[in-house]
Amino acid sequence: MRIALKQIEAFLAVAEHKSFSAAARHMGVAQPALSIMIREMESELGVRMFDRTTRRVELTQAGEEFRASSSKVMEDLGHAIQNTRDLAARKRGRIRIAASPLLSSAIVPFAIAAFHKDYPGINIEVLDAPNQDIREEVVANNADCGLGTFSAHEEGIERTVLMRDNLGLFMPADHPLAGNAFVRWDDLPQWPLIAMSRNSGIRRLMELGAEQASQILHPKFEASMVTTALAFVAAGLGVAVLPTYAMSRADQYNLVSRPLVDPTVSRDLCLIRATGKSLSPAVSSFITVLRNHLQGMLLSNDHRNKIQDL
Amino acid sequence: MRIALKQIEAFLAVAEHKSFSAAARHMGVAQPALSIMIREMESELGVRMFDRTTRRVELTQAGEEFRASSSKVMEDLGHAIQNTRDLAARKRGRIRIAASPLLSSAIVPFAIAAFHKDYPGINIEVLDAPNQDIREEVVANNADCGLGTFSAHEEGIERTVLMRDNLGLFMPADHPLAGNAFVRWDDLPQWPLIAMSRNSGIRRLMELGAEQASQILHPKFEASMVTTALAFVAAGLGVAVLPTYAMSRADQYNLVSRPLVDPTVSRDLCLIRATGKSLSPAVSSFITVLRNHLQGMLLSNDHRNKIQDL
DNA sequence: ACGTCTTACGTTACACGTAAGGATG
DNA sequence: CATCCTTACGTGTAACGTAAGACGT
Repeated sequence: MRIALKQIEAFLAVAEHKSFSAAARHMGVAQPALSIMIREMESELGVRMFDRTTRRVELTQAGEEFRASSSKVMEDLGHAIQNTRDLAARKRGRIRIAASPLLSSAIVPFAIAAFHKDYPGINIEVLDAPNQDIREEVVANNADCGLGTFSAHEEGIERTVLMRDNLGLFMPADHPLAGNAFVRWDDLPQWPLIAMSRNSGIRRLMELGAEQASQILHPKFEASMVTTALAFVAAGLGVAVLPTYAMSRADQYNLVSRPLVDPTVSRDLCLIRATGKSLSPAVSSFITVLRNHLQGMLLSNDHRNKIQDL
Repeated sequence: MRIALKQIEAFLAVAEHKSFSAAARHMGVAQPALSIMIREMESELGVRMFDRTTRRVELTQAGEEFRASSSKVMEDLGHAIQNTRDLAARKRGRIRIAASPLLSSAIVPFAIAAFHKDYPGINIEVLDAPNQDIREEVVANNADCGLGTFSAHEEGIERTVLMRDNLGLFMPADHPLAGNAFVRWDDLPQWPLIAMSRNSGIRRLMELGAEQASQILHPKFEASMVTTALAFVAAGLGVAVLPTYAMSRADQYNLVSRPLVDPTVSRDLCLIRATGKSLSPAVSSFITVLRNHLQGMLLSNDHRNKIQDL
């Protein structure tokens, strides 16, 4: 294919203007340049495209045929390019996010709402999966990125820390401990405890904190999903140790959370993507929005805590 | 559109081979050249097309989309180019010839038959029109070219002489004059004459010849079409003065023709085309075939005459 | 004689190849 | 360590603009 797009554009411009000079002006090149482009194209195709005298420029049969097909081709190509540029400009696109059920319900929907306001053309799919499945969903390319807690060097993924989140104690608003700005691990044994099930990362963190505070905890109930645990707390069955971002689900139950200190146990909320895979424009914008959203959430939590401190 | 076809080809090659090196070999360029083409294309479109490590090259979402549409575009363009090349190579095309009824029946069909053997893909349409309409059919672009007798500078057309043809006398094979190799205008008055109608070019030529021989002719019958005149001759109603190429229609009636001399009256069989309009490849090939065919016809006529001279 | 396409020529820019650098598995 | 992509650099080509020529109206 020894024909360049410029030549085809030149050809179409001449065909449209029925004049080399006018087409040259239209294309912003000198008129002899156009003559040459057309000539080379004709010699390449072996047919004269225009019957030209100094007074008239008209398409030949071959030119007419080529104009019909090539103008359609140029149009299609224009669309293809525009579509791709739209992807780049976030006017269009698709994001598939894998996240744990808690994140999917507590954080992602609000981030999506904020994102959708800025980028209404972008389609978002949330794949809510058990925490341990998120990595493999991302590696298997069932999701463009994953949200959760991941250690620094897991296989096949690259990790970016979005936010550091601490464990807190969740309890009914009228619970005695709710009067304090902080809760110490030492306070826990006095109260019936609702824990996550043993294979959960939250459970492991909780036990880590308890161990560091030299406490041995005896959960009275276990739940495998955070919402279940929250419902138990709401029912007055006990208190629960959970990541503070679960607060956004706890509001509706009239629960409060207080930071657990001595020690403060934190986990990193991370974004992961498949190794070597670049973020699509849409995804990278989404992450920015998500970061802002998380930051705002932390601030408002702090704010709320501060007010209650007074 | 600042993207070149080469870039799209490069892109498709990389997408296909999943390797810059392999694609570069395939395209016959050095591998860094490809890197640059892809890079510029990506910066032009604003999106990364490939996720590439040194070990893997894979399409991004945007790349996948662009591949789908651009490969289709390239295919279409390839077809458009091939179609145009086919026109140039006479594998395809269309010829519209305007010719008088006599030419359309006496000469064109045989020329077409010969042409069709060499260029089976070309579609030919014959527009048989009265001699005086042929010019305007060509000017109005209802025909690509016209065959007939035209004076040197008629409006809107360019003329090329294909063959010089003489008037001859047509008579039954057993006619007394058939014994001679030539017939003189002086011989005519002795025989009942079948003439073309007064508005015909042949009639005017006939009267020109008669005048030059100081004869006044009194046609016994008049016909407006040559085939009619030939039928009259065949019926023994007289002799007719006609262009010698009418012989190809006269054979079937068992007629003969003899050149009319003293003077020899000739007319040019011409090809015309609209001024400034180039001949399409197919038409120019057809004219070559037609020329050869006419030459062959003249030779065989001469040959026949010579044999009869012996 | 004017406007328009073509040819000729010189300059500039850019495309490409070679060679070195860096990353990945 | 081998392979593959990227960066850097120099050279040659070819694309373009200017100016002169040819052509038709």
